[in-house]
Amino acid sequence: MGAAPLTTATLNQRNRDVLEAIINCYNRTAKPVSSQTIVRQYGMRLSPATIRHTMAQLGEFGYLSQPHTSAGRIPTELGYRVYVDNMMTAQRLTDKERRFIRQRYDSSELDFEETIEQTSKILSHISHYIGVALSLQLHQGILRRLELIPLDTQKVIVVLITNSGLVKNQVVSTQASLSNADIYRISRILNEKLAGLSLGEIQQISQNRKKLKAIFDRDLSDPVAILTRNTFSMDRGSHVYLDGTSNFFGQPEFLEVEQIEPLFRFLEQKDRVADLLSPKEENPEIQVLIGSENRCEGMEMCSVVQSTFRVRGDLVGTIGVIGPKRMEYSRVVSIVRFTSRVIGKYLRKAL
Amino acid sequence: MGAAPLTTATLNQRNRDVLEAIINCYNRTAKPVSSQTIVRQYGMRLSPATIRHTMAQLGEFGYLSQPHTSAGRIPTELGYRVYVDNMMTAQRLTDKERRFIRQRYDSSELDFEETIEQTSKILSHISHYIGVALSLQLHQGILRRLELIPLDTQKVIVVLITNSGLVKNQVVSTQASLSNADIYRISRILNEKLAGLSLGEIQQISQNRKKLKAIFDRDLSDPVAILTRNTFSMDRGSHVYLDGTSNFFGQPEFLEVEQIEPLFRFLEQKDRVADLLSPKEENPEIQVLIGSENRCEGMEMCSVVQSTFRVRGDLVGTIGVIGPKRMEYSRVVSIVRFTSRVIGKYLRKAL
DNA sequence: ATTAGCACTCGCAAGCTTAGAGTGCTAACA
DNA sequence: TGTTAGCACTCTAAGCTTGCGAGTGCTAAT
Repeated sequence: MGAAPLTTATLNQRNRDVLEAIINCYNRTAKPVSSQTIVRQYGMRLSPATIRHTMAQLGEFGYLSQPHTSAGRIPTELGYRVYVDNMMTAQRLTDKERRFIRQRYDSSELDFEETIEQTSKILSHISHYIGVALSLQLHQGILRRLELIPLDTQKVIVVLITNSGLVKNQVVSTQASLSNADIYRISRILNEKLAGLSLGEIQQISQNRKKLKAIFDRDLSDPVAILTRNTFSMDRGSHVYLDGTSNFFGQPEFLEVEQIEPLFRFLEQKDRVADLLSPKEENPEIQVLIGSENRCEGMEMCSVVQSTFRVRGDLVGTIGVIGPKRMEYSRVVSIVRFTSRVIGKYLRKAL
Repeated sequence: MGAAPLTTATLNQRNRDVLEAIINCYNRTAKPVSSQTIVRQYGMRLSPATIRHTMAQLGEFGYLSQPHTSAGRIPTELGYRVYVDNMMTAQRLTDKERRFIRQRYDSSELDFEETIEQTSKILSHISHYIGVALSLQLHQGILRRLELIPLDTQKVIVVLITNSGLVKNQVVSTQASLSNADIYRISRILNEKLAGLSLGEIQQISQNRKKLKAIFDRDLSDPVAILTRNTFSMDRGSHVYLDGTSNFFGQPEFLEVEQIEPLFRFLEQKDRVADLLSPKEENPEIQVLIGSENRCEGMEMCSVVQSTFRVRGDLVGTIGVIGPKRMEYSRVVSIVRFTSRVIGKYLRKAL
């Protein structure tokens, strides 16, 4: 036989029906599914023996596995993959759900970060899994304008405003004393020279003394260097929000501490979670990663459904849902897709 | 006998020794402590039978309990209380630990919120329990200055600077179109009238139309009303940071999901955690709450050691450590006390 | 006041048994 | 050729018994 074929072309209708039935059933019960159960629950007009035959085939393909020789079947990651890619039917959210989501955004005036945070809460509430949201590093943004507010003789507050409407402030020590006139002048020049560039580009410039001197007057290049370096050197501005982690306590496959511990250890490392959610090169708008497909220690038993979102074309973040591998993919995909559209619109309006 | 006397006056030296020994031992093993263990481990020149007698006394006082009739003893909450209040000896941090803490603050330029967040990480790392930190609501702060940055004709960024050096920005829709001159004028008047007041006071004023009209010129009172209401009405600015939650997975008393679940459910409700940490009236600088003394569902099996911290006299936050009831109180108290002093100094320097 | 001695309690792990759920295979059948 | 009844086999999970060891409380002797 050699390697089992991995396309669904080789699956006949019955194969597909049975696989789907097993996935459905396993999703609800988290227990191995027997041939009898399928016959009973899905009213197939076949005997358990026939189903067993089909199940054996699906097992050979690698779509099903058995916890032990005389047990029912559970879907493998490959099985889920096939289901998600080829068999899953999009599920429209109910009006009630749509209203719920919109209402949660409307109910209070939220700034950029708060909106992202709120999104993680919305996602966890509606999916009953873990809601995650990532606001992307400033690097990605384009500087629209920058304001300097003198705090005292040695300190300045820098307020950055990006094209997508994100506002961020930062207190910087200038080392040298600057008069208000100096600050006004610096501010004017900085805006002139830097507006329209991405924050990443600005960071590069600010670390290059030569370029700085070329762009700015001699006498200002020192304070400007300090100022920009401190403002743009940060790799901050990228935040991860999580909500609904305790939803996992109800899940039968996480009843033992040994199972839930690695997940929680992973989730506590915010930088790793950010990594997981960071948009990849291929960059499909919506992405489903199943079990070990997320190359993250602790996520082996989980799947992620994630989607990037944009404001005025700029990629500004990722939202997603983390659930057990046996999550309701079709429902969750719909939730994430819908929410990512709403948050985009909402941010555009709010900023 | 009636009600057992609750002061340590009634405890003789041996009582105290045995109680301390049991607490020490239980803290390490999380298992009921037997009379034999005490004799062996603490080299008392007494027989187990004698210790049993003492243990029975301590049991009558309510300081010890038994999981079942023929088991060793474990400390009750009351037992811990007596220990913490009267018997615990302050433990100086090692130089290495002190250096570790300072270094964590120095290693990167942190703004206000980031410093608070970093503190929760420091606390969890050094205590091996959960580190928590709360930055207090803006309400408590005194407005030093306020800047308005026009974003477009309908929107303004408000930048607040408090006496303690906290900077916060907020985008506000003004509803009416305002010229730059208008904005400049509003900004001057706002600073004149509001600087020096607490943000709480300003919030009250901004919700009272009469007061507003009395303070501001007729023609400006409308936009000012909208502006201030939107800026100060928020009960935001109060953030909770947690780190080290997965440290609890190692703890033997939390091996079962049933035990760890309520705690995690509690920790996920950030507003409740904020409540737990909010400074109380009595307001001792450092506070130890044991088990059910924190009136929080989910915290029954845990204790909190917390301390407020100040910048230039203003109360700006609380830090603390959440651990199992059998935590090393003396060590943790030292850690929290030291850290709260360091963070205060550090923030003063940094802002 | 201290302690040895002893009977008693209880938790816990090991081993055994049984019930039942589910499979794979085979032979018969449409 | 696809379907199915029948059956032997496998493995789990729950319940039961058993024995061991740890620990106590009490009593009587020191």
